[in-house]
Amino acid sequence: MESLNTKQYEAATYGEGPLLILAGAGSGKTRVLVFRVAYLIREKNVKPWNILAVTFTNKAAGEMKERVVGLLGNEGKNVDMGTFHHICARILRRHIDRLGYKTNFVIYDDRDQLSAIKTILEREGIDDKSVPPKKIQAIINTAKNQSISPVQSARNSMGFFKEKMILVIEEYEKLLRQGNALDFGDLIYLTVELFKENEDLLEEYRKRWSFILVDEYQDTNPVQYQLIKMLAGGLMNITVVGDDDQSIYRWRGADISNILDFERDFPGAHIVRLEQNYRSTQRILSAAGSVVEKNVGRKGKDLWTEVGEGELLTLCQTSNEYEEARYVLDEIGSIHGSDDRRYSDFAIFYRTNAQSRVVEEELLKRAIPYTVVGGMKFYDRMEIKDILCYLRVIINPDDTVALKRVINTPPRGIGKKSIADMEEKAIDMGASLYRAIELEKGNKKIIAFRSMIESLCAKKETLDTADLLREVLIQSGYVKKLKDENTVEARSRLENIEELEEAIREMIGEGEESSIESFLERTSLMSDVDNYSEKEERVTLMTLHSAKGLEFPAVFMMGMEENLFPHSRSKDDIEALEEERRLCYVGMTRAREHLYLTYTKKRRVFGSEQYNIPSRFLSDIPEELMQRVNIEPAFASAYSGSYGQSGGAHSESYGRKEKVVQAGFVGGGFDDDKGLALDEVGGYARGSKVRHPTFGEGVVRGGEGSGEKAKIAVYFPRLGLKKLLLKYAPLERV
DNA sequence: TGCTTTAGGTTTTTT
DNA sequence: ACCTAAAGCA
Repeated sequence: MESLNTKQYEAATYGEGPLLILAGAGSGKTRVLVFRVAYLIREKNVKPWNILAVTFTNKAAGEMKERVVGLLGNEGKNVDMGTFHHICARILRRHIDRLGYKTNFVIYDDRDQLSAIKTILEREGIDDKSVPPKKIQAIINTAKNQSISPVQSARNSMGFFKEKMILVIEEYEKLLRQGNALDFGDLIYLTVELFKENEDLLEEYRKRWSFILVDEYQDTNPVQYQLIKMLAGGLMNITVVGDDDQSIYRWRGADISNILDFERDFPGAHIVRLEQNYRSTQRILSAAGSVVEKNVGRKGKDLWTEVGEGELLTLCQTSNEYEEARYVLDEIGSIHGSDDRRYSDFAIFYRTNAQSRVVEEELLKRAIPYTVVGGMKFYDRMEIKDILCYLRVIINPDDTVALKRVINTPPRGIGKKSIADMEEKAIDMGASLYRAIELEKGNKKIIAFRSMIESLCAKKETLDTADLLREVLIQSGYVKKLKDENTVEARSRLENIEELEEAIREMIGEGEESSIESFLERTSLMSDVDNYSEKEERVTLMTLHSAKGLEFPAVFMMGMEENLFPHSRSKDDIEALEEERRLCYVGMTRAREHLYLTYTKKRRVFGSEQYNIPSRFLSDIPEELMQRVNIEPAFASAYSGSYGQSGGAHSESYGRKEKVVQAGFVGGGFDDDKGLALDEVGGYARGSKVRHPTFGEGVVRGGEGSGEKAKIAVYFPRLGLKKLLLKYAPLERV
């Protein structure tokens, strides 16, 4: 490991008691944390399992563990690391019976949560316009983030439908309890409750974790703060690392005052400031600083660097979002070509996920490999959720949310009426929906469904998770239905299901705890950034929020416009505006060398055209740090170089939509052979046979493009025609 | 009951 | 512009 500077060393080797490390962007805080863990173990004889390190994402925890192991060897593996949610889930798996739950609880994500709320509304005959489900959801989550009982919080609220809202929330909590389910908020909220009610357990964990480290402390919310305070309460060996300028999760309940008031909350706290930046050029730092400087509620710091001045930032105005995308990709193309850069050196950030679409289309046209972090998560896809819900029902039939999802998926003739009847019976019995189904005698279709579930439940005892999944796919008729459909869509869903099975086999192969429960837990607590790998040679697209903690040689921030960034929903609220400003700071400080800020005069929002003025953040950047570029539609083709055959500003004429489905290939149903003009590409002749690790054997149908952008079209018997980027396609001659 | 059509809402960010 | 959820039809 690289050596530490004076401040870093001071932080890493500080002794006992509360420690606040104010770590500016790019100041090497992970290095310090890792070194500190190693120091405690090596020099202070702290046992690895007596250290708890809380991180913001699983990926951060994984990286930290890897680096600790790098320093200490296998001993480092025993340090407890994870996100708040993971650590709490682990505690609750051991002790939640004390709160009247069973330890094999399931975790409801926010979509499950929303279905649960909708179920209640329907059941109670409450109209979802007077009591909007999303609003209920917000009340529940906000309350739990504040460590307040949601029912209590609703009681304290004001409003027209207060009584109804209280009822819905009460019933929601009952439904979850009955189904032995916890929502995200519960994981932390109930852990705090557990410790409040069980002094002995708290004592046990205080002893176990004699040193606690918390990363990204500026983004902790009140309930997390309370938990930390409880756990650190004995020895007060608490180290927190954070940067008040990078607090961007206020809307999720994060409270910036946790970091601002650390010294007050933990008297005698030692403070170390890390202000040397090892990442960006001075110009980038100055520009970012000038944006965040405008905030009032901050500790203030001076970042400096030895990297050097660097080049000017580029500020580009275009006429619309298509031009914007083209400009960005032109620049990527030219830096990639001349600077010996890998595609993975480039990142494109935007404020809202919806902005990715236009850029993706352009990337596909140019056959530049890319990944989108965020947006639709793998485990959120319809088919994956369906299958996971089957597993949930098998391990716990009282999980009514899961049961309702699978009861008629695929269609098996169980309609609204039958379900409503069953639900009514269940309420009369005071039991879950499944208990009513268990007793059903008349309805043949329901009985058939029940025996299917029973048969699957029986198999659970003898089969491992992957084989059970297979059994689900067969018995439910899910795969058969997709195969019969035989559309591109259905085939892609089948592929995803295969990928799910693969993920389970992988888990089993790793020799870790591989029960269905732990698999389900993993899937629900997985974040998007967790799956992101910088090793792949791809341009990265993500929201500014996802970008936290990462760095790239070249960064493009798109849509720097009023109403988009700062977002229109933030502009009337000073606190929210300050947060947008911090978000801008976070984005800019991800860049090592090249930083581009782009905006357009006109943009399509919800189908209609919107004219925005440049973001106020841009005017905070001193002019001498930037060079301005103005792209007029007439010159667009000059900029888009060899791709600009369209000549005009509108790219709709490009027609065919393509979708990246997986690493290394671009493709999905093509209904024609247009663009497959080549008879030979990269040494593969039309008609020759090739093998792909995922898709199996196929026949070359043709190719297009050349050099970097060469694509090969291969027909795979089961899957249809796929266009693969030759450069990345792991093909083998057969 | 189930498929197709239409209407409505949606987009701020996510463990 | 896009996706989901309710309404409408077979």
